[in-house]
Amino acid sequence: MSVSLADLRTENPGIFADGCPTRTVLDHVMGKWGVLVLMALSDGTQRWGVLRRNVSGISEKMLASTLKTLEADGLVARTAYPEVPPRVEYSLTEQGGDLMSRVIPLMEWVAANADDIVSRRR
Amino acid sequence: MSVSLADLRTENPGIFADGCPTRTVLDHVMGKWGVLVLMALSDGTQRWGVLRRNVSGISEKMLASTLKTLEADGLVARTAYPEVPPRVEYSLTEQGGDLMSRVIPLMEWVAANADDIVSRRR
DNA sequence: CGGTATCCAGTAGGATACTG
DNA sequence: CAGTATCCTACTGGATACCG
Repeated sequence: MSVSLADLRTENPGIFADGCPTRTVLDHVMGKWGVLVLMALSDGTQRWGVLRRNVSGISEKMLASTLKTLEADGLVARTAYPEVPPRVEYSLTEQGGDLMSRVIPLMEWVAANADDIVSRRR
Repeated sequence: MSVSLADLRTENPGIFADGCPTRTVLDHVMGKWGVLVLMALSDGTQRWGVLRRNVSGISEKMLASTLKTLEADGLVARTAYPEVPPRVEYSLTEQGGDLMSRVIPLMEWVAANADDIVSRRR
């Protein structure tokens, strides 16, 4: 059986509190670029250059730092092949994939409702 | 049957592209404070002061601007009672609740995995 | 109580150039 | 190709004070 969020918070008031680990993870995953990079990778393993094109609008700097953060979090795996020219591939780890299985329904909702929401704003 | 994200993106390549409505909504909802305010409200209708305490760490300025954004998005409803002293209550709209039904499973995952992720980082 | 207004600091993040 | 390095700006967001 699944535990509701209200239950979670009641049982553990420290959760989502200022400075707690959940905030850190939230900042990484929900930041401007985190989700977008993870989403791109949920389409499958990709090389740096492809990833950069798929996450439209991201700068090299932000792609690099986002990937480093997500890799340190254990959500993304980096594989470098000792070739010339260099080839580096990024993919979701098992944990990253697990996370994305929760993120994707949310993204589908956003995709379905975004036009409505944005057009209502004035 | 539900449509996969990959299908969504294949059928509509403009989705999640730079500057498109999905990005706007994502920025509002996934921003540093957006989710946290929505989460607090998913515990039920709350007055400004209570909300401020529940979203620990938020400043008055950010609470005000976050609530305005979410209200303009139609995700949060504001009700002011003509009393002295003033009383204002915030709650999720139907659409906001719908959104949160997708966000909550994600938050449960984050709550369950945050310690693991953060402790692995070094 | 429920906000605004103002000021200010830190940093997220963009542009460009360069390298192994 | 896959990044670093450097510089610089803009906005996020905090602190404080004040108002209806």
